[in-house]
Amino acid sequence: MNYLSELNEPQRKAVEHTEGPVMVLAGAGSGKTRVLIYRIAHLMQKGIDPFRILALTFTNKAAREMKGRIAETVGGNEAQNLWMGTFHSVFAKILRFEAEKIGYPSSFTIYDTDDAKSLLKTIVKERNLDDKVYKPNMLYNRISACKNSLITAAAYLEHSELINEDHQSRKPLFSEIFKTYQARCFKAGAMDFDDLLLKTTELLRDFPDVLYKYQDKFHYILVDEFQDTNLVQYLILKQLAARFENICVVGDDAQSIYAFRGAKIQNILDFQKDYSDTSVYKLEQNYRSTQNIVNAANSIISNNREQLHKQVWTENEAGEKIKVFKALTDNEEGLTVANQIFEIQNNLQSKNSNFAILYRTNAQSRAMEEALRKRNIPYRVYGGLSFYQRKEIKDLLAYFRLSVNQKDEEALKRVINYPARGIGQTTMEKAIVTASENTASLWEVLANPNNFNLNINAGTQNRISDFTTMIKSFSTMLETRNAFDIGSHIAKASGILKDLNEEQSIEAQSRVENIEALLNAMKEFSENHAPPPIDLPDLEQSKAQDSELRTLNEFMQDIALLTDADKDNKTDTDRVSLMTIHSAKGLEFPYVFIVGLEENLFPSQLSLNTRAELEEERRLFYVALTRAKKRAHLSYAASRYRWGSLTYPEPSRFIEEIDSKFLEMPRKERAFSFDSNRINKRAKPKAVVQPLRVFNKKLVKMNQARATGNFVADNTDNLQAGMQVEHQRFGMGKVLKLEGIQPNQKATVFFQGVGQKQLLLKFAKLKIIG
DNA sequence: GTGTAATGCTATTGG
DNA sequence: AGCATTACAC
Repeated sequence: MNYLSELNEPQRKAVEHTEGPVMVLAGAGSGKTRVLIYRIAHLMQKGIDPFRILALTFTNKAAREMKGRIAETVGGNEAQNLWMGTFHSVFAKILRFEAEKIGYPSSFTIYDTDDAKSLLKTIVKERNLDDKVYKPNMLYNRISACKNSLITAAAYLEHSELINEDHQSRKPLFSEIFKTYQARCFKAGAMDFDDLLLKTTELLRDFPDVLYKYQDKFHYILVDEFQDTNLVQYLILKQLAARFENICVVGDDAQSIYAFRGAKIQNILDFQKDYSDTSVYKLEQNYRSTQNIVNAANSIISNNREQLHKQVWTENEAGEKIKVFKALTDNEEGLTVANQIFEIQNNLQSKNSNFAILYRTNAQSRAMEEALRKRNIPYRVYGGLSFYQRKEIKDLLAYFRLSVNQKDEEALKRVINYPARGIGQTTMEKAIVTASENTASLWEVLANPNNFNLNINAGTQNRISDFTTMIKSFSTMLETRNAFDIGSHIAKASGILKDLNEEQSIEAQSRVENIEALLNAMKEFSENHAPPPIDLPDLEQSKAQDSELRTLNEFMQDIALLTDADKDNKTDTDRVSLMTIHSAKGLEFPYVFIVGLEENLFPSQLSLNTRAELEEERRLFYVALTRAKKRAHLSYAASRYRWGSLTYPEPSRFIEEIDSKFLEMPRKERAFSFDSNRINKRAKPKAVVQPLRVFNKKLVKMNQARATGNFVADNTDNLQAGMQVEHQRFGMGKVLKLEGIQPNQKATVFFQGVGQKQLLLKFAKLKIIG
């Protein structure tokens, strides 16, 4: 039980209080993950069967890592049997087990956002509605919001208030579209992301025996990042926990950043109401960051009205002040960040992986990437277009999906004429009309043209039957061949590889490589008999799938809910991380650069309408800042390209909200000479003259002060081994070795009392003494 | 039906 | 700026 000694008082209480409802309010960096891990380990050491513990995490990767750490703590391989994963993946598994009860095939398809929007678009088109009024994006978001608040299509029709609202906003047919969308998903044997949760509550509500089974199964339930759960998720928890009420939720209201997709901080308050005997433990000691960072973060969040009382503090060192930088342009901002990373690496010999660049929107990554490339700093961009969203991958996956589930209409439409095989728009329109007239699925019409009088010429008829025969042949292989065999067969037989190979472009080449990467993953999957990331321990022996064969079906289920964040990068780990703040949740880095701190970008223009939205942006900033362990850097640009044109943003209000005693205010970072020409050309004088906020005047002064006391470096072009040099920080030293060529020439220098250092000449500012 | 060029449109955050 | 749709020639 030595792990208990590694915990502070409230942490230990939260771990040991295993029975009954518990809520842990955990400030940023307060050892929340540690509590979860030790709590589960503690349960297991008390003899609780891991099969009876359900732990819901925010990402699958988090689940995998936690399992690993629990396994280390308790030893043996029992930790494998824990039920651990995201809401979506855990309940997708359960839904597959129980699918027949709600009329779905157990191999139902999961529609991603693109599939869902494409279906909505089709529906709007089919009904001849105005697609300016009924935009797929808006429809999807509204449907999603409904489902998250437990309003089904049927319930919507009964909801006169909502119907009225739609009439007012001139979208009277929304409810109809919603209903049709739902029906079409059902017909296609598909669920969207929100359905996975909604159908779970319905399953538990309508089938008492099923509810009982899972209540009895999960004696202990733990939920991480509780502040980011939505109503449906909370309902599922309540249903499952109703029997034993051993439910422990962990979260931080100050870090709630997903209200935009239905998360409710309200859940934290409701929890205490719903379980009146809840024990609340507050973790307020921060172990992650310096005092400066913790205090600065506190001073930001104090601007929010909506918050639970919590005082985060730390015993860590005071640390350096938060550095604020102003750049002239977005590109210069990138260069500044890259230079500073280089400088810190050079001075402190720090690894790339110790750095993170965080931004509000994915579009901001480009300027950063370009700058890092110029400096030869390896980096990795998280999020954005993930691997599984690339066109060629989606195409191949669509063939897989269609082979597994021929009713999957989105997959069918995607691949029936890719690669081009002469089945065009006209033909498809005919088939779609015929299908809806006969209430048949699109596939049925295409596969049995004789049963429907499709008015199509013989040539087209043949091409269609070639296609359906091919898909059927893929289907017959599903039971007998492993995922990799079928996968590589389909890649060839479908003509995708041929199509890409014929195109002699670099892009096509990289697409082929991506397909190869997918096939490699499938190969690994097929040969690997170890359990998948989220195990589904056998509920009933009869359902055990202990066959040796790893099927395509299983592979598809495995990857359907994977995201970029779930991939572990085994090989090249030493890279600077680039990601949105949202995806940085739960992570920490010694050096954090938060970029683009400008009004209308961060906070986002779209979040300025209500206090609630602005406060969410502020929490987002709080999350960003609290990722940093040692040093945080903030930056903004005086001009930025957005939507193809130049804008002149003002610095973000968030900078001013931080108590200035924690900040080191901006100095004008000069871009390095080889870039300044280009920058000046692009950023027209206007950008510089643009009036900025008051505090920028201060920075001009600071600049001047700085300039006068500056250390003047020599030109080091003639530097040679053996020379005596002086460094601003390390003092006198002797050059031992010179490597590389300018501008990336590196020197190994021995400094008295400091030791040997590797320095990049362009940053090290060495003075030649003799 | 297919491929390319021109035009038009629309912009967060993500499972 | 980048993408998706449309217009047009083959």
